[in-house]
Amino acid sequence: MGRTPCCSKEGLNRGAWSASEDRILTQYINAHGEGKWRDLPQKAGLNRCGKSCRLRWLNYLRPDIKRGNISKEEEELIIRLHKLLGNRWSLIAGRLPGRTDNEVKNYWNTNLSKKLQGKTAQNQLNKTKDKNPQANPSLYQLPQAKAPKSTPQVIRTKAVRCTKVILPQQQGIQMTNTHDLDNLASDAKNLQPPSVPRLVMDDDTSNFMIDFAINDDCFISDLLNSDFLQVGCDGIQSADHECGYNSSSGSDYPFSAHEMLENSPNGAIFGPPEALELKKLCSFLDSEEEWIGSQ
DNA sequence: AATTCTTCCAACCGCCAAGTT
DNA sequence: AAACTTGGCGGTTGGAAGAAT
Repeated sequence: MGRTPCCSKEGLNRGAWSASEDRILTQYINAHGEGKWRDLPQKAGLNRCGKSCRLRWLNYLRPDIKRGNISKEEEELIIRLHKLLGNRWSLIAGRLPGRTDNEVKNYWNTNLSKKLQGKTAQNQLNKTKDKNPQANPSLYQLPQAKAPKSTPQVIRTKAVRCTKVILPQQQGIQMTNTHDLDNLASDAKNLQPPSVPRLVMDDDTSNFMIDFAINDDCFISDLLNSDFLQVGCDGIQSADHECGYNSSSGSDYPFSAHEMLENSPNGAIFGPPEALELKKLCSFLDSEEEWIGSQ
């Protein structure tokens, strides 16, 4: 089953937006609000794809957007968050008020990646790449292939939901209330990371992948690495949305899949009521990132 | 001044997950 | 449960603008 295009592309305007198109889109959204992108072009009288309208609004026309002049502080934050999150541009941008994922991504690709990889290598790369990419493949691939001095610590998540917190029984811990969770978080910070990361995946490990590599300023992974905590997930949206950057909910935490991990041989399994405490844990994680960002 | 090269970034594309029918 | 729609994300591209030759 292929995805159907969001709209017929024949006869639609493409490329740069004109001032009048911007005005029409802005007026329409101011009057009717965001959303319903598919129908928007027709209703607004724009000869554009809905997707294009959405992108134009989100990346350029929204009133709260800051453009250009990324400050030193913002730059440092981007670097730190990228170290932590990898190319999760929307998450990184969520930490930078007024900045869009596209801008952060562009800024990274045009400024920071070069800066961090070393200007000499990049210049050499560019010269070689443009003149004859095949002439020296190893040089051409230098930025990607070369191992960094300290492997970046990347937490990769998918936008899906946490459902369970599991504590291995051999640890003799039952996490039943908020206090226990606080202790867990506190204890985890003091632990030496295990040599082999212990993270229980549920039936689909692809939903939650962590690239473990330890350095000293990533508390989230320290916590997740700890022997104390195993997280059973159908993902970890908690870190992305529910408890973190884009948090808009303050009430209901949409846990699901009660039946998950019921056959787990070594875990005390917590259903949705207890798992609500995960929200608090995520808040803790979030505050650690705030701390990192402020350093 | 003309041409070529390089950089930057807005916009596009394909894919994915969640929601809806 | 399957088919389909929608919104969102990250990678990539194309062209404008500036720099270099």
